[in-house]
Amino acid sequence: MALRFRNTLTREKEEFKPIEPGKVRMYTCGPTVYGFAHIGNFRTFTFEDLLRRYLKYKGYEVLHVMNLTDVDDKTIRDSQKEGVSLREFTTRYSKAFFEDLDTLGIERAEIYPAATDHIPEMVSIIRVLAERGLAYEVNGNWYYRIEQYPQYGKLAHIDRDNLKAGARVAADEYEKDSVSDFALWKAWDEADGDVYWETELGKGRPGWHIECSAMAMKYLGMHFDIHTGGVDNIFPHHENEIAQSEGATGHPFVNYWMHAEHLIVEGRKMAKSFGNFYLLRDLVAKGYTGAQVRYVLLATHYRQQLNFTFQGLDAAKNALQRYNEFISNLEEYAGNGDSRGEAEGITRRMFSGFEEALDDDLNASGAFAAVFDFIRDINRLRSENRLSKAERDEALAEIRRVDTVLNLTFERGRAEEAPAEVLSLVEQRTQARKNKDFKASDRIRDELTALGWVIEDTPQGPKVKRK
RNA sequence: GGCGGCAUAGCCAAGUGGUAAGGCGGAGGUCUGCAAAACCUCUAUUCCCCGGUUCAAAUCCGGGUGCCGCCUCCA
Repeated sequence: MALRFRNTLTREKEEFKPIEPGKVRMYTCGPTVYGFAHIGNFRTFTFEDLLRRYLKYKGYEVLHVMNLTDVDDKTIRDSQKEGVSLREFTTRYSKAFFEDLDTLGIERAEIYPAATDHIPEMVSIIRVLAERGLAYEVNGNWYYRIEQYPQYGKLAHIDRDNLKAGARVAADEYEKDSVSDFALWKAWDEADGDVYWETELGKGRPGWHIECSAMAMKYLGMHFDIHTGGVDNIFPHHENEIAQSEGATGHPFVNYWMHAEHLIVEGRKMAKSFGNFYLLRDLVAKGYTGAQVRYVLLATHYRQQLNFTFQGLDAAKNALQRYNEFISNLEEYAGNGDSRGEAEGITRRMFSGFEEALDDDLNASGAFAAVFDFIRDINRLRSENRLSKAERDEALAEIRRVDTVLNLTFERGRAEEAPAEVLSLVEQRTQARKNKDFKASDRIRDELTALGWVIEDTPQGPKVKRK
């Protein structure tokens, strides 16, 4: 079956056809680097990771650009509050952002351009827009003239006439010709301090929307395949990006727009005032791992609002353990069962289920169902001694292939080595069991439990794991 | 006020006309000295409520109820 994506532009699922065969160029709105990102941000970034990994799985070469917004009201305000330079401030949080990506096993995009490194590109687009009558200047501020761009609203499916209805109009916006016009360039004012650029447009700084148009087109060309972001970006940010980019080039900008739904926490909107606001770092501090959080964020279809709960996170922890245990058990499988050739069909079913689900607009929940069916069925063959060595090798290769997309095993290598004290207890317990002194062996097991280690007796001998 | 989305078991969550995936949790069993891991069986006669269309509806239509979002720089 062909790969299909639900396109926000048309509100339909459409077959994916790249502009250049075999290659995908995609752009993602990245973070504003003024603080640590929260789990809602990472819901979207995890969806984008799934997308790029699956495209690669399908054989596409992916060129993925994610911007870093390192100049805006918040970055300026907060850096001033701390009395550090904008650059120093945003560098700190960019670094934190990349650390968080690593925690979640999110693959790096090919390019992470920073807004402040692309001022000339933004300026030149604004100048082109002005030449085309789509931009105008008032008191050093430059605005986009929506009236001149009849297609405005095509992404958000908003009627321009309805924009006025509930629009909040800030007092400082009366200078615009129309309240719906948006800022391309903001003239310097005192609150900006030393943050400004002297350009042909005057002294000031870029608006938020223009940075994405400039950086996307610089690295991906004026027309590329996929643009992603959170649903809140549909309007106005992405609508404005289209207006700016297509307005400047006169060509189509993006073929497929994909937007991730937000997550809510315990059934409620995540908000500081509700006390249910979590950074990725908060969850790590509570003892959860990146892979566990990744599992939660991945397991719900990206267009479905995700209800994040701690009960769900604990469930993810157990499901993930089962997944990893499955791989470990296969790796350690020493038998050579009496195969009846069942493994092949099990594998085929898994792949068809896995790909059919992900082909259908990245239905991750469906993909997980196929994978867990596979785990159960292969485990059954193993426990019933019907799995040959060759089939074991094959199954292991298959789950690893699936894992190039799901990426749930990246913490396995970090398994803690048991300290000497623990190993010594394990040895004592083995002796006790040999002597049939089960009282002693159970006592030692309790001691290990108290130390946070779990012991399993396998045909290959005892195994200790972190609880 | 305008516009949109969602509502499926104790929890999480697929499924958009053909008779309810998967995960977690729970109960019982196999294995085990006992466990753990793994496997097996069971765990929604029913998909928020009320009406309608249809041979057939969780799926389509109408009306409620609840939650979430967008309406100018929030993933």
